[in-house]
Amino acid sequence: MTDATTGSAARQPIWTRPHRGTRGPAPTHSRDDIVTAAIALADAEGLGAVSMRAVATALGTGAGSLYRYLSSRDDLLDLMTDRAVGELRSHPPADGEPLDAMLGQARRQLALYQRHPWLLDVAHRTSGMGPETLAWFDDCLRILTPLRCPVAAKFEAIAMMTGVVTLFARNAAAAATGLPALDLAAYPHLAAALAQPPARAPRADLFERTLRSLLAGLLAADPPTAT
Amino acid sequence: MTDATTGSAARQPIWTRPHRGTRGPAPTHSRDDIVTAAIALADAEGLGAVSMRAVATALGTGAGSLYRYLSSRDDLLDLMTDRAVGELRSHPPADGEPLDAMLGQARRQLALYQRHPWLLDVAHRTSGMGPETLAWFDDCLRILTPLRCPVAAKFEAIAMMTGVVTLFARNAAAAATGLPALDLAAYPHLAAALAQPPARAPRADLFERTLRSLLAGLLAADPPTAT
DNA sequence: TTGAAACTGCGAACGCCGTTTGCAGTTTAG
DNA sequence: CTAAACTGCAAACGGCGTTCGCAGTTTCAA
Repeated sequence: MTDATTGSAARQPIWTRPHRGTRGPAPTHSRDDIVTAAIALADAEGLGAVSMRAVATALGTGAGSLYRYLSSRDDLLDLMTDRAVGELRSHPPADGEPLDAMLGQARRQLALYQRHPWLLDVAHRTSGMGPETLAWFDDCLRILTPLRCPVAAKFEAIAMMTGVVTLFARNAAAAATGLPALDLAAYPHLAAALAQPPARAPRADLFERTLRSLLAGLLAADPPTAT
Repeated sequence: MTDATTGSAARQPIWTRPHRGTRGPAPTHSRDDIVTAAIALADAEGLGAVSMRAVATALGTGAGSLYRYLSSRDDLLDLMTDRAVGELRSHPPADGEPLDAMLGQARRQLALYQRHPWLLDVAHRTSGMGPETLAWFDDCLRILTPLRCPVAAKFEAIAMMTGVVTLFARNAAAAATGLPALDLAAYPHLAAALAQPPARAPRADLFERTLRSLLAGLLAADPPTAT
């Protein structure tokens, strides 16, 4: 009942919960070990392969043993996410024109999603905003410091940028799904569109153009009461 | 083995598979019944409550019996999604300036997501593009017909619009999650931002402004090789 | 020094899930 | 009239996240 990891009171978030007490034998594993193994599994076989049993097996133990280190699978997912986001950290601080710097952030975010596609299956969770995620958010705010517009607008812009990046990442991941195989007769405009030659160039600058116009719109200088 | 719903060959998509054969007794239920019950459950208690057993119980039968009508839970999810998207159908055909009409589409999409929040948990699936979804897509293409820009751009614009709508829906759904409860000392810009007064107005026109700038950017008239 | 308390790993179990299977009964086709 | 194709149903299978109890180990306090 007074167990540090399974305490009875409304459980603290994983970020502030201590790893272990001082009494018993030294633990065989650690949170970091578990997270590393889980991420390796997710990178290799997708998030569906990250079951407690699979992670435990990869570590040479049993599923139940993991609960000495985590209190739930959701905790593990939060830790995995924050660890992955941590990969966005160690860059040269990205200065210059704020919009350009933000576009760099977006590009590195997109690359992260391509390196760890399982992030797309996990990102829509609202629970955990870990230290690395907060650091990334803070860095975005630092970039936007010279802009004189409401803080709320900056928050919105960052959130929207992140969202659009996930959209691009998802579209890239689901590129090769093919079309309906249904009878297209009932959809004249769709049929007409598909009858055209299949597109010249994939418009490689779509990512940049979209984000630039989006951010420019959201971060306009002083919009308080003007229609 | 020659069962119509569990046939051995690579299974057809649910949209083209017949409901039943001609031999046996009249079925007690129907696909539509099941989908209706499942949607009611999802509206009331979220997608997590839509288990085969729960849906079957709501219909007064056993879980296994549902497999006389569907071949998997994914099929059910596809059917639910398409049924919900069908609610976007019966409107007056939304004419006028293409961008305005598209914004109307987006607004109705957003309302749909608020009526059926479980769509957010199901939308990122790539499998099923049902007849209603295709009809909606076709309607968007019809709206965009007067625009002279590559079809690929129209596809991108529709996809991006849908994506941005889901972003807004998600943010609205996850509005009241509160902030970190972590030590903010390590995040100076975030702390400074949060120290400011909490925002005057929530910028109600954010949805419209964002989408309008996005669509205008993606649907520019003739961008093939100009930087 | 001693004994309680707090920890450790572990294996078995619980309840839920999606899905499969076998069976008895019903309707239709030939 | 028989055989095939369907029906509903209950039981079972394997996998999941999670809990629990047990035996062993380490630390702290008396």
